[in-house]
Amino acid sequence: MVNEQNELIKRRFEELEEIKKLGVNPYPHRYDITHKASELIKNFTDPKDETETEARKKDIVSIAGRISAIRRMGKATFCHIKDDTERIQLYLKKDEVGETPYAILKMLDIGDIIGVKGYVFRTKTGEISVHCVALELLTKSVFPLPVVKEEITESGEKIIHDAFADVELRYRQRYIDLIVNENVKGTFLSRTKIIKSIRGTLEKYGFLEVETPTLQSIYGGANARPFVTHHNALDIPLYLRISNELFLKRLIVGGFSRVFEFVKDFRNEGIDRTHNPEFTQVEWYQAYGDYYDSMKLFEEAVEQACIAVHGTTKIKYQDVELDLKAPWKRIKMVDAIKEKTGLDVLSMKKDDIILYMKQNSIEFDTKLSHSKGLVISSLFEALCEEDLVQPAFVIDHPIDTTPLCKPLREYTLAQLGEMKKDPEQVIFVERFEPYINKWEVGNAYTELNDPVLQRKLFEETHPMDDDFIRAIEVGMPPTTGVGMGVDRIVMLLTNSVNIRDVLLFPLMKPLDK
RNA sequence: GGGGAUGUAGCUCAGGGGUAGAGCAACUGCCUUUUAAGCAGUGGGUCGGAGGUUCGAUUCCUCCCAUCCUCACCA
Repeated sequence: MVNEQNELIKRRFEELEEIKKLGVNPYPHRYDITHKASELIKNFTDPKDETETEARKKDIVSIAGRISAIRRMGKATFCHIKDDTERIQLYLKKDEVGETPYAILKMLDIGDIIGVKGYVFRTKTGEISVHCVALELLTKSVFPLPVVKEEITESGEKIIHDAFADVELRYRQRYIDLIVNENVKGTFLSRTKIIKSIRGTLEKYGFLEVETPTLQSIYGGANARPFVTHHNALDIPLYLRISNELFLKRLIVGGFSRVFEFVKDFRNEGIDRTHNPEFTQVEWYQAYGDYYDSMKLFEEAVEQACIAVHGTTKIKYQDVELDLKAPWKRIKMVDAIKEKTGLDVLSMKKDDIILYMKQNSIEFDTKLSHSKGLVISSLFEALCEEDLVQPAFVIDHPIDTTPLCKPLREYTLAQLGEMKKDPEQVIFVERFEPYINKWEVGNAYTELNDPVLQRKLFEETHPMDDDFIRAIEVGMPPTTGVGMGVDRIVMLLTNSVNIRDVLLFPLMKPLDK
């Protein structure tokens, strides 16, 4: 790490003092800008003749940005500045900007923020630039940035030299990463576009954006370990939400028919390429709809988000070509298993499925062996996920996989009663999981609204939430709900390999000494 | 948590049991259309941290820390 002893930093603090001695405030309050760099470059046309060239000199523009490169040539200086659009070259001559500004210019460094006034012209070597007549220091930078050089070849190709590439430093000092690595900003612009597009799709269908608690005294709605915190005044433990599902359903009970919320969820589990302890989901709930409605909306939301970023539904993720065009394939979990293995797990005994897995050395958690449904879903995960590259909805999971989903509509009440008694029978529920590039990118149900069954399933596998049960007892209309993993969608649409590349500030271990 | 890799100047990297190297950046000088500007010169390091082996460790060994990859856990 850099400390204040660092020679480069010490030098910059000295320069700061010299600038002050010249009577210049290195941190002024504001600056008037007339243009962005991209506008100046886009709007420039070459003058026809000498008279026009002269006339152009009266069109004074004003622009500000951070110095990204500087080339001093004695009494003239070229530098590049970057604003939030692009980089543009500045040409500064001592006899035009004045003595004091030029003295300051001599002390400027890469990273300093300046404002200039001048006219746009094209240099001998062809680069559109600003010929400056005034220079003002807007912010002195005292912490040196990595020096990244851009070379533009004759073919117009851009080569980056000495890129700031240390992954750890990039995440820990994201502000530097954003300044210096151009594509990083692009990823986060895309992220914003994607979220905006998804929001637009939901609003188009009349969904209302709402906010529910992050701090919850009972956590639920997903199967995950929570972060625990403490409220001092009330002296009670509180949990950071692992999901907002149970609150959004309360709102459906309350009479909102379509709601959605983008939320940070917090799950106290391992960190890897696709998992960060806090991550973003969008969940939406639609009264009077079922999971077929949700599938349609899900595929449309992703398709539209893709178009918003790429203008097409065809993308390339790493080496894989993906087409996100709706409609996506739908496949029942048991059919996926049959396609892959030829096994009809419904007619097989539970122990025979387990035997099959052992014989084929398929990893299996024996803690799950009490439930035929969990055995089937383990088999699916072990064998079938790897084939789910193009977008697909896997539908109809065993009931043991979730306590919040309604059994298939084809079962009669009498049948359900019988099936529950027989451990070789598996009840399936109206659930779907969308897969893209082998990743689960969401989870959705025809929501369970039978309060008796809901209470029973909570007793078996979920922290009891009496208030939620009461809401279901008050009566929730037939409803479908969806959770979409926003970070993974962003990863796919920005060709990012690690979830940290799509989070501005991913969790890093602190570097305390 | 297991396995593998990495950690050397502000940045990108090379090196290797005997007082540390390059390019860029910095500093001094020259240079008023340069562009990875150029030319000449100068400075800059607890070689991730702590122990150990050794006459001597940045190099070899052990442990620790951080990051990446991978497996496991986990939606």
